[in-house]
Amino acid sequence: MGENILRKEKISDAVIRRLPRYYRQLTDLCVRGIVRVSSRTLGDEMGITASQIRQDFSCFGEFGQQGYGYHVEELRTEIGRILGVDQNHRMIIIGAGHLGHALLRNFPFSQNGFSVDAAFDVSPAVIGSYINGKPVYAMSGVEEYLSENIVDVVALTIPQSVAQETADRLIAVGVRAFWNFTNVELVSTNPNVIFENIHFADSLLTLGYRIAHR
Amino acid sequence: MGENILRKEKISDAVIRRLPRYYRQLTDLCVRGIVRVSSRTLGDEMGITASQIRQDFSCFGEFGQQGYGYHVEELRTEIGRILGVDQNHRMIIIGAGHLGHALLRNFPFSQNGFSVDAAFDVSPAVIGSYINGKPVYAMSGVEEYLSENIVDVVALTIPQSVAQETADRLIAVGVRAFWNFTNVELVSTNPNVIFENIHFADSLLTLGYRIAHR
DNA sequence: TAGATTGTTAATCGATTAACAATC
DNA sequence: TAGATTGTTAATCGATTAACAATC
Repeated sequence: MGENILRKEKISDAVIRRLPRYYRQLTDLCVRGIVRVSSRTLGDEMGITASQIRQDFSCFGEFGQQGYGYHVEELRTEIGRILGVDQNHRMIIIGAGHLGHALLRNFPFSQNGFSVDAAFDVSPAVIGSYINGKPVYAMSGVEEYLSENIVDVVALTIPQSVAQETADRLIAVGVRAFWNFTNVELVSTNPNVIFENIHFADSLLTLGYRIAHR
Repeated sequence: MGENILRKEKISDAVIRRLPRYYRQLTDLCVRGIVRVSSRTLGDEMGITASQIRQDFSCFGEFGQQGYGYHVEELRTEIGRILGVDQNHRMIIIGAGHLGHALLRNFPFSQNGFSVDAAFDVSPAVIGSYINGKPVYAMSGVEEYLSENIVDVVALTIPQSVAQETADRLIAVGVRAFWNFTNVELVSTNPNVIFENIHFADSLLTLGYRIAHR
C-alpha cells in the first residue's frame, strides 16, 4: 500500500491543507490507543463527510481495507510521510525579534520535518548571541552563508517595510521557499519561488468581521 | 453608496478571507497616490480576475461607477468599515511567553480594530510585570477579570497541552471568540463560540509538502 | 457467510469566470 | 457623444457529496 505516492496529477490546494489536520487527528487517535478507524468515524470526529475523507486519501494511495477501515498508526505514518515529517528541510530565520525568538525557542521544527541552523538580524544587540543554541549572525553575511550552506526555506520575521526587498535579495542568491510572517504579499518574477504566508492581521480582521456580523 | 452593508444573506468564507487582501492592496494604492482603479487593473495587480473582484464587492454594496471604476480611497474606507478596522474590540492575551510578548510588542492591534487591555500567565516570573504598558496578571484571576471587564476576544498563546481546558474555562465565564495560536482544533458545544486559528505547524507542513513535490 | 467499509464513479452543489445590458 | 467599466445574470469549472460495486 502507498507504494505509489501521488496518484493524481494535480492535487488541489484544499486537499493539501487538510492533510495536517488529518495528521493531527490521527496522532490524537494513536495517543488515545485507538487501533482502527473508519472514514465515517473519523469524519464524525472531525466534522467532515466520510466521502471527503476517502476522496482525499485516494489522491495518494489505497490506505484502507474494505470492511475494516483504516489502521490508525499505519495511516498516520503514511500521511506523515506524504507531508514529509520525516524530512530534514534546512531553515534559517531572518529577524531575531520577538517572533523569531518565539519560533527558535518554542516551535517543534523537527517534528514537522525541518531544522533551523541559524538566525540573522541587523541589530548589534543580538548579533553574535545564541538563541536556544542557534547562532544569530549579522544580516550582512547572509549571502556568504547561503553560498556555503544548504538552505531550503527562509522564515521571514522582519518588519513589513523591508519584507519585499529582503525577499528579493535572498531570491537573488538562490532561495526558493519562504515562510512569510510579514503581513505583505511577496512577489517574485521567478515562478519557482514558493511563499507560504502566515498573515496575522488578515486573520484577525476576519475574526473581527465575524464578531461584528454574528 | 454602501448605505446597505450586507446585501447577500450568506457571504462565503472565501469572500471574507479575500477582504483583508483587498484592503491591503487598496492601502498600497493609496500610499502610491493612485486615485481611481478599475476591477481589471486591480485584478491584474493582485493576480485574480476582474469578475471575481466585482462579484466580491457586490456582496456588500455598489462601490463603483460605470465607465470610471472605483475611487481608491473611498473603496478602501468602505472595505475597512466592513472589516471593522474602525471598531474597538477588546482583547486579552492568555500566555505571556515569547509569542504573547511578540504580539504585545509589535502587533498593530488598533489598526485592525482591536485593543489589548491585559495579558495573563501562570508564571510568577512575569505576573505583575508590564509588557509594552499592558499589565500581566495571574491566570488564577482571569474569571474575576472577565466578570468585571468587557472582553470580546481572547488570544491564546499557550502550550497545546492546556489549550482546550483553558478554552473551556473561558467559555464557561462567557468568552465567545478566540484567536487561537495553539496548533490544536478547539471545540465547543456552544455553536456561538468563534475560533480563528493560526496554525503554524499546519502552515509549515504544507510548505514542506510543496517543497518536496515541486 | 453476512455485514461493514473501502475506492471510485456519478450527481450535486457552490464558487469562479464570462458575457452583456445599463450607464457614467 | 463614444468609450469605458460597472453590477448582474448566465455559463463553466472544480470541489464536495452521494451512490454503489468490489471485497475484506
